[in-house]
Amino acid sequence: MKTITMADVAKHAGVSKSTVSQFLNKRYDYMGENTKEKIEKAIEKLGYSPNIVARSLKQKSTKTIGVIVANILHVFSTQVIRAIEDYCNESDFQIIVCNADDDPMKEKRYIDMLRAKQVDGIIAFPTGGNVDLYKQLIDAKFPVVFMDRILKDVQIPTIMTDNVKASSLAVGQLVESGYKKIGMISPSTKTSVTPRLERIEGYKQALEKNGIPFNPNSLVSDDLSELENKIHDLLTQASSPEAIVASNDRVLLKVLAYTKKHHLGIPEDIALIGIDDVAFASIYNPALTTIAQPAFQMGKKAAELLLKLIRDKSNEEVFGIYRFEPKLITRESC
Amino acid sequence: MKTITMADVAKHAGVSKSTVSQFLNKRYDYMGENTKEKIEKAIEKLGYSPNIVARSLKQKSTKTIGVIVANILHVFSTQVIRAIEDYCNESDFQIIVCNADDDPMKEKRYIDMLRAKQVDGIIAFPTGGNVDLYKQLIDAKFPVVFMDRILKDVQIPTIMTDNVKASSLAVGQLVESGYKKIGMISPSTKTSVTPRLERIEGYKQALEKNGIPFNPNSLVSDDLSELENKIHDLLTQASSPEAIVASNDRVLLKVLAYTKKHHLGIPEDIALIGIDDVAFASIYNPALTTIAQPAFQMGKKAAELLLKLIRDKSNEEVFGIYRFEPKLITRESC
DNA sequence: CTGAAAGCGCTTACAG
DNA sequence: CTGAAAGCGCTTACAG
Repeated sequence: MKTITMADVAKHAGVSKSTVSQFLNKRYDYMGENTKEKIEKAIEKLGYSPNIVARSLKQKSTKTIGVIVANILHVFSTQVIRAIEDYCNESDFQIIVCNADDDPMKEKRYIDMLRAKQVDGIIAFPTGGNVDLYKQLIDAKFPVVFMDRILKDVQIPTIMTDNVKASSLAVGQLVESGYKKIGMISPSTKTSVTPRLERIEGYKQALEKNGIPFNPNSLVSDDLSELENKIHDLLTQASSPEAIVASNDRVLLKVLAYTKKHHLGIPEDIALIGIDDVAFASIYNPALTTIAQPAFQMGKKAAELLLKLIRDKSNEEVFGIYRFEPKLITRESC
Repeated sequence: MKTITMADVAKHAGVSKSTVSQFLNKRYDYMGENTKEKIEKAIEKLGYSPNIVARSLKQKSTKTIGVIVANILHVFSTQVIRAIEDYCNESDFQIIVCNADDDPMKEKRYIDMLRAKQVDGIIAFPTGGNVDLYKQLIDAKFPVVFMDRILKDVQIPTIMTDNVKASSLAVGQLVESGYKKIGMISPSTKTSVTPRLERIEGYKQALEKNGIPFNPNSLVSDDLSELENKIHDLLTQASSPEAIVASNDRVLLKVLAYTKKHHLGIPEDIALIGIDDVAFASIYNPALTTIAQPAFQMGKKAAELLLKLIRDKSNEEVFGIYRFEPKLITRESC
């Protein structure tokens, strides 16, 4: 089972390796028709396919990028990955997928490994725990694009949903439906994941803009496992909200588990709007009004920026925060 | 921004490249303490990290595997990928993810590319359109494991849900709840995707086993886009089913869209059970009884088998079809 | 228009 | 215990 190399093709075609290489790289400028044909036939005959590892070593480009997400099981990440893969595919790039699980150690290991494997660039949902490492990457002019998390003081282009807008759309819709007592439920902000912070901030701003005073008792934010109790407290307190913004898909699930368990009618007992357009939104009873993030556009943009950086590492003007507009999808839950 | 190579480390430490290489590969057997320290310090000082591409070229192993799914957006695929990634991570392997979209051309391109990139093996949800290619891979003793699709005449280890059992659990549960007129809704079988076929087969067998004659009018199978009409026909015909088995998550969504649109009560008007334990099953109104596939175990097994094959290519006894037991999760929809 | 030669950054069998 | 040398399979500047 000897593997066929370029040398074999060259010998078979009666030319040199250089010429075969030129042929493969389509530098036909000065190549005789006759030579081309001989090489073509030899390749065909031997079933030759070039070893990209060898090429990569020489060319210092692997046509591979790393994608580090928190968890591929999150729908948003999956959509982003799919968009990245599609875009890369067109440019003959491939992606190595890594789950950092919001663990900076794991993230660091992956980054080191990806660099050792000579990937041409990385798209990451950064944990926030490796600022120094990312700074080193910048210094080394290594192409990186961030997704969904802003790291202060790190000059890396970042793709974000306009989260303030997302909350403002949600609150706006609720206000329009006549609700004044509006609560928000968010995952824990202990780890300062940007979207959570921004959505809370956007919620506060939107209340104010609508002339509703912010009531700290109407905002709950905790680990998912604590949420059931917190939701209970929220909804059974003296002046409890009539309407709720679920800050993402996972808290929406918690809220729905709660309303189901306690036989709360939506929207009669409690109106509801969720950020993230979950797959079951339109078939739920009642159908759920949601705010959709343009995950595919965002993934595509990330890939676009990264490939641009890979082609031209000194492309300074690429830096910045790219905001994408979320979209309100009105259904029946508020 | 010159990159640091082994030669730099060697010079800095005052030893030869060979010695540095030995050090990196932890072949300390005969290495002087003093030498070790010098090398360690040089690596530290220079911030050296080995180029795995170069190593791969020499060692003919990239510690990378390809994973070809139909579509990473499918929940089952995502779970399988996650399990594979976790397992690979422990062995310092990484995965390149590809979406073949059930397109044999795309699948072929990916396989060629992955091989050119010298991945050590491939886990694929095969389209079925590249039997010859897969046979070539077998001949070349290239490690491959299949997931979720059986290809006749191709001797490649294959990980499968026991789909006949899945249907039998579904039908059994329905019978136990007192239903006799049991329909099944499946995606199109035009492309002979194994699980669809097996689930239909299992449905027929289970009916028989329960003494219920199979009625061809109770089985619909078509493209998702046609399903709404087909469901309508199914449920409005003379002797329409009282209970339905949704053959996977995507048809379940179609069925729920239909019942919602037509205000059909579940289970009063129509009882329902779905294969695939969708994320919203427990919070739906009513909570949905489902059959769960052990996706994570299956992904793990696939990775396990593939790495075994990679380590020992002549490992013949690995071939076979590995069946995993689905699980009934009883809730409120039937 | 084509080929010989050097080199990408490692590993490894062998010599000493 | 350590080093010189060959080689993995390509690409590319240069010579002719």
